[in-house]
Amino acid sequence: MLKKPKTLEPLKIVFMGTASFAVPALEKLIQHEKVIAVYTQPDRPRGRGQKLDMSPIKKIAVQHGIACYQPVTLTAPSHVKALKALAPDLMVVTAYGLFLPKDILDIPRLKTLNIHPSLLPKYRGAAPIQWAIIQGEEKTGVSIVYVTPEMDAGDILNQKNYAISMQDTYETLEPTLAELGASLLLETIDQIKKNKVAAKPQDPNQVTRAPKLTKEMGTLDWQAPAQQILNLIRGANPWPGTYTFLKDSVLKIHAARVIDPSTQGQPGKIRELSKQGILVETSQGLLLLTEVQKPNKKRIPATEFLKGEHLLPGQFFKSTLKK
RNA sequence: CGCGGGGUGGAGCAGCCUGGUAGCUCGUCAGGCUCAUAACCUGAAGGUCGUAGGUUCAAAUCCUACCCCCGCAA
Repeated sequence: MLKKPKTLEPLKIVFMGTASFAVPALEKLIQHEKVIAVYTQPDRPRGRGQKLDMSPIKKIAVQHGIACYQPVTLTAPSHVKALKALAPDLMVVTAYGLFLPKDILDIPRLKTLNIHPSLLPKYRGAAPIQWAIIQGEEKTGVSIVYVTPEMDAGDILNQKNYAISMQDTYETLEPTLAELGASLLLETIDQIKKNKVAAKPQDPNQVTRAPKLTKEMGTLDWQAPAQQILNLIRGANPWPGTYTFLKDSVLKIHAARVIDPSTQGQPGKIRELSKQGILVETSQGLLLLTEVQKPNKKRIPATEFLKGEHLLPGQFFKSTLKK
């Protein structure tokens, strides 16, 4: 555990977050600073049965006995007033999902920080982790920025790189970057306390966007190179997932790897069925599907799938349902 | 009352609609072939067809109730 000099008192912090990405940050803040209140999105129907359930952030707040507020929107004057009354030194917001008006942002003495899982100004928006993988980036990272009314556009206080490996998927990258971001946040807060921060504006020419993914994006295009298809599979996993069509049914692809990047084949053609999985031809390279899922079924290794399915080499995966 | 799928030897599935022999691919075991093998050949073991009841000469299959599992919903 890091030891703080006695002169640096814990800051009074208001934390705003909803998704699991925000969890490590909140936990670290509770450990090292004084979290006086938590804002998170209202309890929503979740899961099978659509039962009302709280966000992972609320669970932690409850567990630590921290006051938890769940407004539907923060634009109402009453919320501004309530937040002012808390008199926070600093606000931290990450993976919250609500717009923060300027009135709110101006409340804390030391302003409002955001942890964003990309190397800003690249990948501003809701799905930066996914897009970095989909675009085939070799590295991404986390940024600590000031929150401004324009989304993810504030000055950068700190950044940390992370090298994306071919094994990384959204599922593996998200918790990694969450941890990385939480550590960097603490470092940054430390620097703020010591008055040693130097915020740099973002270069407007470098801005790229990372909008929310949609279900339609999950359809695999076998005309694309194998590597590019794989990037989509990795980045869109587990949501929205990637789909392809076989005969008249849908097949979700969870995991794959590129076998021979140079072989040119007939896009979508099943070349070989083996103990490794399903080997598919693309316009450039061969893709070995290793984990799949039929509708209403759970995900299973491709080899298990083949035991029940009886595919033949020469059949085609399609990018649409029409015959 | 959110929508939907399913429980069949160890695994993944078919069979159910149109009741009447327990099927397929794989795994396991034994033997064979082979320099060798996750390959190939031969043979074998292994199933109260989720549970309880009902209909029937006869139920995996039709009816009723219950239990359990899973998928979609962001």
